[in-house]
Amino acid sequence: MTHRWRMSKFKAPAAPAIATDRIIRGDCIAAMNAMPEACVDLVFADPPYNLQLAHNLHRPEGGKVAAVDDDWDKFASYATYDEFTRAWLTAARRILKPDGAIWTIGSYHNIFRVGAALQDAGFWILNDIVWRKANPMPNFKGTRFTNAHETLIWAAKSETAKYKFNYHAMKAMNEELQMRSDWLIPICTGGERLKTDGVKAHPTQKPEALLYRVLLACTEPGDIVVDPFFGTGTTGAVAKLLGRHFIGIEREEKYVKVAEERIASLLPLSGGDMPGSAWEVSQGKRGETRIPFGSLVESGLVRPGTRLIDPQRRHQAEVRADGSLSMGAKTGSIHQLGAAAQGLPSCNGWTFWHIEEAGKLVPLDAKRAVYRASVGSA
Amino acid sequence: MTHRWRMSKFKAPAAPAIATDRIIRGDCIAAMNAMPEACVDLVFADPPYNLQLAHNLHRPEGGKVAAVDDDWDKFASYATYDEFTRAWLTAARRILKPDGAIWTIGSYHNIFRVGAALQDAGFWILNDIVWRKANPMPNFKGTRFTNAHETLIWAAKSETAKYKFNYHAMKAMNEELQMRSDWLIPICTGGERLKTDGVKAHPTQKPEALLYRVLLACTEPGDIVVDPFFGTGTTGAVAKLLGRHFIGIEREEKYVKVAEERIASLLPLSGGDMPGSAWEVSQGKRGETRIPFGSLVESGLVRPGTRLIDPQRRHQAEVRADGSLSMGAKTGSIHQLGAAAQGLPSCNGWTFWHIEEAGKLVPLDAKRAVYRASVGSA
DNA sequence: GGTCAGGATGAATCAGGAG
DNA sequence: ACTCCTGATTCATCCTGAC
Repeated sequence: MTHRWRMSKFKAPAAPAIATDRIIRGDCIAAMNAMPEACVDLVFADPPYNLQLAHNLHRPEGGKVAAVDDDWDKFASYATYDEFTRAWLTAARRILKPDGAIWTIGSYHNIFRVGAALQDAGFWILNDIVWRKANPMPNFKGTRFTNAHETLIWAAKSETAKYKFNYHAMKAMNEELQMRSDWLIPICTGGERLKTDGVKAHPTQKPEALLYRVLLACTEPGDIVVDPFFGTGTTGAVAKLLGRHFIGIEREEKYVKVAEERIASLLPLSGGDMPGSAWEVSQGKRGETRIPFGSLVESGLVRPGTRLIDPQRRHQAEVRADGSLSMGAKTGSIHQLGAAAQGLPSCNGWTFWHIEEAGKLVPLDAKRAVYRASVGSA
Repeated sequence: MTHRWRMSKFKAPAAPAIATDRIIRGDCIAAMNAMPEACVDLVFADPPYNLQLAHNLHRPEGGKVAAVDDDWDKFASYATYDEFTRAWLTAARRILKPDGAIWTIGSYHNIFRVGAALQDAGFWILNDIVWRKANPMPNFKGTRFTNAHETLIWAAKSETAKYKFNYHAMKAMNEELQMRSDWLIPICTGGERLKTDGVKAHPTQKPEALLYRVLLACTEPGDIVVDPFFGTGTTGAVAKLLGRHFIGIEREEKYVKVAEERIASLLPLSGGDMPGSAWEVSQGKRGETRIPFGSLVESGLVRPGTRLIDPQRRHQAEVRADGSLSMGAKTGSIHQLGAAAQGLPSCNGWTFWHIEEAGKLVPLDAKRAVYRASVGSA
């Protein structure tokens, strides 16, 4: 599982095996089945919601609410919708790389069926995410709670997939607190909302902020993202902005046209596929080279025979010439003896053990940092 | 459809057709099948979540996380879980009156299967509700988003059911804004968390505030609520507090015992005293979040029936279950009645109204500060 | 008595790589 | 598919006990 960017090992994105950054007009199942197996990193899908609007809804003052009543959202029954869902999920799963993942979005009308079908298809759910709308449409009739959210599901291709998650980028985005599963994001309005002849171009255009967070969390620059229900192309627009590749599939010509114009007019973030560009996001310590404790002893930063103690001065151990420790009759690594001292199953010896210098306790981790600086990041 | 309280036309609850306010020990499917058809108003179900925990999880400092690994949450496969779900949903639907409704709660592990099964069984989904936890467990490994919510589904027995929804009570609880589908409520901890011999009595006890909002929104006094997975009896406790009847079904004797003692020790709505422990909570200075007065009532910080007075003791009003006030024949929000009492166009009810405690007058604002501290700024 | 530091804990599908 | 080793990883809240 990649939990961070590996900036030091940054490789120029390999040329994609398939043509990307384009929109395929047609049925998404056929289009995905025409692609090679295991060739894309992420699928983002905003399938028809199967809304069941039997009647027209009017606003309190009499205006008619513009409802989603397009042909593409007409299904005869739950069974028909389920069959359709299974078909596109199967096609999507086939084109995903083994460590690939999928995101879907929906409302209570369809999300339970999509979620169950995901599980049945072998996907492994990682999180369900609540998009809390900052400005939802009220419930005009006062008959239910204001429907103020939609649900996204994030799932790996399989239970054992080493999916990508840019943990530190998400944490940085949330002021150094873990990103939660509930996201407060405004709906798509104003200048972002695409219009043709003054009326909204698509009834369910998603905000770019939503896709931004999804793509930033689960892909890296150069990755290929497929959106089988492309609509006005929000996924493609954000992918281009973030230096990801996209393939959009859309059945209706008018939406293809809108999306093409939208994406063509966008400039990607400058910097290209280079380290130091605006695409760089926070990485964790795992991106750094692993340093064996023995290297510190070998280099003279820590002398054999040095006495190590814990912050509470309850335990002590001695450094041996080979980088192992001894604590009474016990010997072992800094981690093993740290765990043994505390009676815990595991322990990070780098932060547990300290050296007393001039009356102060210095953690081994500080010594490691000094060593790192001396050898560089290579 | 009942969209409001009809306090003036309040009819004395008819004697229930079946014995209520009791706990049945045994299998919930058999127990519900033994009841007459169409005899209850609401079902609240907190079924097993089908967690599939393969490994032990340790905290960063080494502590072990207490996981849900009870027998009652063991299912061999999705198919087995689905079969179980269909069976209890069918039994629950049979005992519901034609205009009855159901609430279920779950996490991403099971909620999609339960939601789809609800639709397949003929229930008509009205809302999905997100319980946003004010203090969720973090993701220790940094591999996913913090799982900070659970999902509830509210569904009518059928598409044509004239289900109950106390729209104005919900709106009053939210300070005259429509209640949204995302609810911020703390998890069940502290004095509310039931313990036996110092350890938690049940791994998944739900907070009373959650049930309070559900029962207040979708039932009226005298209604019968069935909870087929009763556990420690939160549904029964809140039902008793709010003057609703309950029937709890629970398989495990130890939980039946805990729930019986819990409910027996409760005083119903009229005679309530203030809980003392919540007062001592530190008051952080978090200014931004708007707190509806109804949240304080729901959380137990202010009990329905509490008498409010102004600092000069010239006016008094009574707190109603939905967070509105009554003053003689008048009802309204804390601000509306504060303004009416003084003959002013507006009034800050938070600073005007006070509660007498141990001879001292405590402003509602102080109560709000306590509540704020309990939910954080999220 | 009040304050503050430290410990405990909550429905969790919770690591990655070498051998 | 398995074991073993390394070492990365936490937020809000409540409760207890020290001072």
